[in-house]
Amino acid sequence: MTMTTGDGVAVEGIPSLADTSILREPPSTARGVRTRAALVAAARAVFERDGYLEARLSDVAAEAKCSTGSFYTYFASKEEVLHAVLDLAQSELLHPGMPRLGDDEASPAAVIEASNRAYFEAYKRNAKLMNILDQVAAIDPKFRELRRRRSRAFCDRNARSLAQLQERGLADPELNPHQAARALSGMVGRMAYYTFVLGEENSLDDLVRHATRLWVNAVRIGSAG
Amino acid sequence: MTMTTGDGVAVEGIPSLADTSILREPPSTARGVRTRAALVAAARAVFERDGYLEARLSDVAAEAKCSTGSFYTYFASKEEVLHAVLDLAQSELLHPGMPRLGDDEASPAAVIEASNRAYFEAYKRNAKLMNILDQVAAIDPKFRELRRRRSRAFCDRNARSLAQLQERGLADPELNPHQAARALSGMVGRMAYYTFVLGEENSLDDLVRHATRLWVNAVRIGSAG
Amino acid sequence: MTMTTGDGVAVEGIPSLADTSILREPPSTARGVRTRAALVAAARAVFERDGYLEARLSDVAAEAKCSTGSFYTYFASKEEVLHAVLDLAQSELLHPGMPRLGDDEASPAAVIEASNRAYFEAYKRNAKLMNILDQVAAIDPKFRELRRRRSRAFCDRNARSLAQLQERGLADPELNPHQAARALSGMVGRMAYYTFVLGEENSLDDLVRHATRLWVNAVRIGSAG
Amino acid sequence: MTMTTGDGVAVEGIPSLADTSILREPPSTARGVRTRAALVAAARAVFERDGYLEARLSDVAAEAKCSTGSFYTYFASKEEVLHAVLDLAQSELLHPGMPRLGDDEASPAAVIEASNRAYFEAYKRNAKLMNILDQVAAIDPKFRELRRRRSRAFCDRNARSLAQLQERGLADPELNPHQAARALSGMVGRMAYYTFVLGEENSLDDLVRHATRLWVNAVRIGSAG
DNA sequence: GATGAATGAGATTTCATTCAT
DNA sequence: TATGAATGAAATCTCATTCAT
Repeated sequence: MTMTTGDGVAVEGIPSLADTSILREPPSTARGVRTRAALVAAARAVFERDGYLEARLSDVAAEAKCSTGSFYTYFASKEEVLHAVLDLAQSELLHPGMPRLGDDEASPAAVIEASNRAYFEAYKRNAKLMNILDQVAAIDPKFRELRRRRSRAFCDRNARSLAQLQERGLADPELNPHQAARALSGMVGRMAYYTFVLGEENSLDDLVRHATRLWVNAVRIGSAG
Repeated sequence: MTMTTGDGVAVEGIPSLADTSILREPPSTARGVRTRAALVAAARAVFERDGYLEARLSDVAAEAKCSTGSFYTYFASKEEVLHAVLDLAQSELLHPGMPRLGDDEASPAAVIEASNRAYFEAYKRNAKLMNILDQVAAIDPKFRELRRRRSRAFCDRNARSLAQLQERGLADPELNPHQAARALSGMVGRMAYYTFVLGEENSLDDLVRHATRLWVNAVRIGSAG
Repeated sequence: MTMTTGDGVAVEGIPSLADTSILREPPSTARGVRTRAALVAAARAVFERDGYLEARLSDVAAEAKCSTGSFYTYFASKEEVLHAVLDLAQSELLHPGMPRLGDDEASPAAVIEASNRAYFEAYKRNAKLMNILDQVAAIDPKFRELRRRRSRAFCDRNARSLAQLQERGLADPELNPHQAARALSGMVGRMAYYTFVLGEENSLDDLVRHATRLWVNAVRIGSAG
Repeated sequence: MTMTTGDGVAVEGIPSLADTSILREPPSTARGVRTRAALVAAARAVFERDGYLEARLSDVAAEAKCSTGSFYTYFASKEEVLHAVLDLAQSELLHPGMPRLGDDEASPAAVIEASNRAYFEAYKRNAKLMNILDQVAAIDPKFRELRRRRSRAFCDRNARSLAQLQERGLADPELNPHQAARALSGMVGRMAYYTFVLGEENSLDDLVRHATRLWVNAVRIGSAG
């Protein structure tokens, strides 16, 4: 059993964010690869420092130690470099290790806990970027939709797990699995937001413990009867 | 018992949003009052139509059928009208009626349900404005802080209710009341967001039913033992 | 003998500055007189505080405790109220007492000294207003011309005095009386400016002593031969 | 012996006016250098034509045949171009040649005369710009201070010359060298102002002759005893 | 590929002046 | 007269994007 959470960081097997169309060709020379990478890293840094809206492309270029003209060799717009930043962040997030527990090896609660922990850790590492994502999602429906698609993938998986538990009489049968999955993912996402973006002080362990217990309680795992 | 939810609409007894000191003096003539009101209404309409960032002050003035100069008679900036818009919306939201159940008249679950219903209804009526609030909260720490202060008021109340239930052995004693209250408020807020901002289709009744059931389950009301 | 100096404060018998045309009629009621006076005083205060250019008419009205509308009952423009301010200041300056020495009662040097002292004292009392006058003179040719006309009156008088001295063999015959008078008036005006506007520290006595000695030396009073 | 005069044109060895720190970087290409130079020239022309306050940046850009955007590539504000204009004018003024007479080659009077002539000639060539400088000095304390610093350099030099003459018994010992130097510089500056800004008609020769004679007389050069 | 100068549309803001009450 | 709201023209400044070298 796998159960994932939240707004859609810490993913696996999710298609690239940048479905969006007409990308510049990938650079063909080693120098080009380096410049592009420098620009993506610079963009992330500048976005996190100044916010997406405030960030000036000229600052991104300066941070990457190249000219503004060069920026357009690799990206068609600010939006596009943000896509690249998010893509890169995503691939970084994959490695740290989503729990890969076999379905029968672990109790549902243990899976949920591991999942939540992974999520919070990833969120913590990328809190500023998550805030950037919030910014663009709040502004641009394209990014809102993108985020929604990504969340859906998790929620579907979680919903399936929940449905299985219900079938086995191990979870509250009154709940619509999709509704519940979405609601609880939202809950965990919000907990992370309060802590790592708004800066409320919670220990990671406490966060994980509460997220897990509330989740387990909410779907009545084990006490479904 | 009272239990409120979410990101901070549907409030009562909450201080005005507009802490921002140096406000223009309120108009002293009836005509002035009318113009100001027209500008606030126009600002809300334009913000909701175009988004906060895209909204041009000249459009707000045009919508209010007055000159851009008149705008500055009443507001110093776009930010300041937004404060006025939020203040007005808040006072509208107060009336629809937060449940005022006497502590012993209703079961905890019934209170939570009424609370959630009121919240969702208010959110639905103000969905576009909530999205505007998201936009500015994502961008401007001042508004982020403002929203946080407002949420805190609810969460504190909910946390107190929960603590009382725990003391009477009617709720999961393992939960920190504040953590739980915040998490569950976040959950309900997210459910509203998914439905009314992102546009996922859920009936209001279903929304209320799930929010309530998940909440009740999560804190183990009634089955705490 | 009379000898006056400078850029044109401390005058006597000089026609009003406000030759400029279409003035509003003087107020006919006692209340009107009071309001007008309040506005003139307020204008001077605001001009001195904020500078002529920065001064807002709304601030002037506020300072005078009346509405902006009322301002236009008495003055057609900012420029016009400045004229009124200057007129009033001039009439104040007349009283403090320009030296009225009979031509033969005092030595030329004594007259010059008294004259210089009166000038510096007047300048000191009105330093901020003098700066305002500088501002508008630098900007508006009308005020430049006005100031020039006023200076000319002094210079002519001084030039006549000088010519008389020359005729009596008591001053440098090489000097053109007008050139010399203008130059020396300018010198004294500049000394006042350095001290009271730029803020260089000089005692009034020292200022008077130097102005007088330089002037007397320059035209070779007494040592003309 | 060197003796210089006035409000601070015609200088040598004076530090650049543009102390104002955060300047845009100088252009790195020839094209950039050309554009910047065109803008400075255009600014001077427009300032002189319309006055500093009336001058619109868009006119400056138009005059330089570039877009307003380009203006901001090189200057952050109107104030900053003005600094550039003044800097450039200053460097032009340096070359025409301040008299460089060896101390013993010329009589004090001859040095003063050459000095005055150079000053008047420079002033005449730059009369309109001097008026601009008056405008900003009257308005903006920063420029007032800047001008004062520049004048001080001359005055100090003149004061030193005068002190030497006094020591050698060749000038009026009653005068404070600094007071006298400042006063006489002011006198010459004013003579130039009357003539070249206000437009009073004086021949250059007459101007030089009077300035020199009044100065020489005033400090009693030669007849100090 | 890289550079960096050039572009220019357009929103915000100010405030002297007018005008309806 | 007094009031104070309404007006609106106009100028600054920004920065993503293009383009000539």
